[in-house]
Amino acid sequence: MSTTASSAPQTGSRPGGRSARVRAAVHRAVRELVADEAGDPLTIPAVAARAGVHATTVYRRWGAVGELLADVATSRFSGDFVVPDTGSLRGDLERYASDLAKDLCDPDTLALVRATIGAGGEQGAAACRGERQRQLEAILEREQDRGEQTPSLERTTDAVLAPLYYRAVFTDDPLTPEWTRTLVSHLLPD
Amino acid sequence: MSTTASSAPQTGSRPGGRSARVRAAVHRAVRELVADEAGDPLTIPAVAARAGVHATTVYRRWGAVGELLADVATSRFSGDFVVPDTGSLRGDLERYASDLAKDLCDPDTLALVRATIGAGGEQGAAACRGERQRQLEAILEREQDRGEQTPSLERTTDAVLAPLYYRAVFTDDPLTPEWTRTLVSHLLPD
DNA sequence: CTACTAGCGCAGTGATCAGTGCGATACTGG
DNA sequence: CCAGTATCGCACTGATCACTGCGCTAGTAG
Repeated sequence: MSTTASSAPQTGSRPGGRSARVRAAVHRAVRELVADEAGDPLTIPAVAARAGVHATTVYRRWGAVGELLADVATSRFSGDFVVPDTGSLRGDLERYASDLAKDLCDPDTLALVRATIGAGGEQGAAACRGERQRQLEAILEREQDRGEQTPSLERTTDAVLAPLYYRAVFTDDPLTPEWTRTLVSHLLPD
Repeated sequence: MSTTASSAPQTGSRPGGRSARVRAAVHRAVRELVADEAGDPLTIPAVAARAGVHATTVYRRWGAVGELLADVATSRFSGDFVVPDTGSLRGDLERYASDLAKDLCDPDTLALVRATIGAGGEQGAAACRGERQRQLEAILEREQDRGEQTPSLERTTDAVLAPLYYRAVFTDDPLTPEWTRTLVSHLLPD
């Protein structure tokens, strides 16, 4: 930890290395195979073949399909999602809900969520909502730091997060922007 | 419809027959294996062996694991669930939510839901909510027939059904009776 | 530049799974 | 009681999967 890398050069996993390259290829293969929705339960050899990687590698690094899916879901739902900051709680929540809805609308993402829940069980399900819950908490806390009253995290989850996930995963109804805005309106009746 | 059987003797599937017996055994085997939560993706031979039935039979009647799970989920979420009728909408909804919460609390049922979603995709997810949506609709319609104003089905689903399913499937938080009642209270603020 | 470590590819094994004719058995109506 | 039919059990084959030593190559530190 001296010149180039800022932290954690302890292992051989540096961005750009071979390890990271394989990881990215495998992740992409999982997303593609899950999106293809053939019905078959996503086997390790299939993932390896699609990624241009030997099955041995996948077995060693991830072990089982459940952990692999949980890993993919975690990295999928962690990055590239900024906490909105519009200045008001209503604006933040509407933006947040809209972004989440747009995300869950994607059939590939939805298939990933379903597969992860099925194979990863408790751990997989947690990976799918993962960062989203903390982002919601951050929005509420920032509003509270402004000195404003906010609904509890539990109530906000029930009113916004839960309907979004439920409608996306359990039904085939579309997540329209009007409906998404309605969720926030019912939570903040002002 | 004369003495014993009431209806539908058209095919060989009569209650008590061999066909129904096999069906029940396979269904029970699926529920048990899914509940065991070993992580393995529930194969047909495993189900057949557990049910004391030959794998051929399962292959012929259901074909794939997804359809089998969907069938089990459908029959699991269809029967033995009466629409409550307490006289008031609030009472009906609280009773309905409480029953549903108690049902989703069962780890075996929860595992079945997760597995069905993972393997059955769109169809499997629909089987899991199946009858519940219609029961909710029935409650609302009855209240409307009494001449009372009710929230829309969509709004009720978002406020009651969605949080129940979301919390059960995606989190490990308990579905306590107090929290369940809170859902109805927020929908009917009166 | 050189030694070191970690990760990957290769080949192969035992086990399990999906799927298919065939005969036997249990229910059906006459 | 007797034919007819649908369903189930059995034995089997091809294919796939999970998993394991061994050698090689890419990155790392001195």
